[in-house]
Amino acid sequence: MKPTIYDVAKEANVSIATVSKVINNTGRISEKTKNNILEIMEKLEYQPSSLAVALTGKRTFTIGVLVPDIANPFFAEVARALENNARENGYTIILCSTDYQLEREHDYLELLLKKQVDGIIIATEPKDLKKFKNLQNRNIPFIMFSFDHLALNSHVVTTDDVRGGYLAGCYLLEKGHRKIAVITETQRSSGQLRLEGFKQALVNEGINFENVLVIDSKSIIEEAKKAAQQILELENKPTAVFASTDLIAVIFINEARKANISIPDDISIIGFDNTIHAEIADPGLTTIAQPISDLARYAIEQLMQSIEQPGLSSHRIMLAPTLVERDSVRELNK
Amino acid sequence: MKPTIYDVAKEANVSIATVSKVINNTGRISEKTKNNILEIMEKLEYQPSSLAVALTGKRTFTIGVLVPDIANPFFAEVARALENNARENGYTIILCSTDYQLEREHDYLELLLKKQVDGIIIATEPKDLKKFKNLQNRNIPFIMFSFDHLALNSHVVTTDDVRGGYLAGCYLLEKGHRKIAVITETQRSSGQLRLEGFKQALVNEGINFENVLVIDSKSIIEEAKKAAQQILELENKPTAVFASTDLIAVIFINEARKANISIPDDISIIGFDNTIHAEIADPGLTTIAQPISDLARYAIEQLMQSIEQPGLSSHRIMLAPTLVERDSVRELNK
DNA sequence: TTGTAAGCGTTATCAG
DNA sequence: CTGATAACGCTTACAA
Repeated sequence: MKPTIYDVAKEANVSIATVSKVINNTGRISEKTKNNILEIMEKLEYQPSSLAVALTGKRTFTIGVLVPDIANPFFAEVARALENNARENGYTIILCSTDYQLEREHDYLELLLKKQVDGIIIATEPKDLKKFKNLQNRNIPFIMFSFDHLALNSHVVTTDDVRGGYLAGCYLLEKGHRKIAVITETQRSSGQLRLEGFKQALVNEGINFENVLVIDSKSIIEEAKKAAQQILELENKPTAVFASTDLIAVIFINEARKANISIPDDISIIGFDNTIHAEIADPGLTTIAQPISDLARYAIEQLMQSIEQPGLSSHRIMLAPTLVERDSVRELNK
Repeated sequence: MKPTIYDVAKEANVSIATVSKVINNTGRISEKTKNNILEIMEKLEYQPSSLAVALTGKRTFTIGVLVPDIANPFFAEVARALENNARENGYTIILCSTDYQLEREHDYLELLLKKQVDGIIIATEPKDLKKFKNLQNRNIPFIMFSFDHLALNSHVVTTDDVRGGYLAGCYLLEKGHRKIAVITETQRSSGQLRLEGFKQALVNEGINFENVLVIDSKSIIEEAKKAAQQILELENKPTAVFASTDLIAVIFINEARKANISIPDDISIIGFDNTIHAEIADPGLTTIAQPISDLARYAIEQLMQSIEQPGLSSHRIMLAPTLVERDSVRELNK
């Protein structure tokens, strides 16, 4: 069986209290007994049980991470970044993929409470606010990651989606594009915000947004294909397309190629997220990069802080996305 | 504060023993008190602390999952599948990305022991066998996932990589290809095994494998590019290429396009893994599909079994991969 | 400097 | 059918 603190104590001919003290470096113990105990712990391969430790009122050093789908490259990278930062703080991550199902999200939240995680990172779209109120009541720290919600005054770390859309818009304008179409996830607030920012860029430039074709599509292969085809079949095609995710953009590129429409010569496209898809795409996809590792760093930092000092005032941190220029947008001016 | 079993007991005017019994449905309690207690638990939003439960010798209902990199689509899908199956069994997953570093793997393993996980799924290349011996001694169940190692007589659930390579080889032969090149990760055993199977297919057909160009490349963008270029610059190009991962294959497709070499008209290519890359690629990538969800199901099944009956004899389960035909291989015969 | 003992939230054994 | 109580492995006053 796994050795316990008693085994160590017995072997060292001291009380468990003494052992505990050397483990935690609390109280004063003579060098001699200390070294002896250390040795014996080594020999026995003793490791304190986190369970028991946690039960005495300390932390579990575990946090929950809620994502919609870990197989989505964006969330995979988010998870990796979060895990990295958590690890550096001695924390471990429980992965919870909700598969976009509210019920599963609910179940996981319950589970995490039962397991007494020290905090939760929520990277799913906030739908059912009750649950979050619940967390607040329970006094368990949580951070909304990459999704914001006005009704929530909790800690939020998010990309400035509006700004990202705006960036995309400005870039296309700068390259001389005026006839533009958009494919976006209107169901998701990020999709809406990105569209919003994009719109502002165009409107600022005096473009009548009424005439801009906006197509709704989820960020899944099937829907994105249809959306792309819809645009590609237009007799009067736009010169550029803004896609609210890289996946949508990449699918568009492929569909265009099938239709013998060259990117960026015939149509330009710009994406959003800067996932591996953008890098692999051919031509390389110009896109708006989410600052994932910064987001993750801030999120964990914030979480650690509110674990240590509960009831701290809540911040909203909004990080600016950046434009990553590759080869999918054509310069129209010359 | 979170209500405890004492709060419930007090409110219901019974002892904690009674409450415990209704929680676990053990022993006999009158319908009346039972319902009463149930109601009160509801009202108080009481939830037993998994920590305390675990401390009394039961399970933690947590398993550790070790992967090299969750941002790699293959492992992301593995993680999702594992998580799904675990969830169905009431288990929760601690995600551990080792980033291909042995040290991190080691640290995580220690951590998992401290946290008293009920079992571990190891989806990293087994390098340092000592650690696994350690797990065996500690008597903590673990499953090797998708990687095998002769020195280990532990539970193993893996894709039959040799067979996968063989399938790929047969397919290319069947399509009439004789002049073939391979790009594979020779560092990793899966890469070697896939190559091995592929080789056998060709050798069976009387092809002299000495003449087959085998290029080593990790499954990362930079290296894959170089490997692709190496082949594309040949004056005497092969008619088909076998890439040991989809990522390598997709990069090859892109490089070929840049070099104005048409796929599959000029060169055919077949991949391995059937990740999202294969689906998105243009042309769609014909590839060998790993049966990820079956692997995950078996792995969790096996793990659950050895959690319940420790010391069970160890199985090796090897699942056959299948060929997924898309459009990247040309029929040469007609 | 070291030890005793209470307490953390459960389960389980054994009486009543 | 219900209730005391020890036990799980550890931390932490408080004593010695």
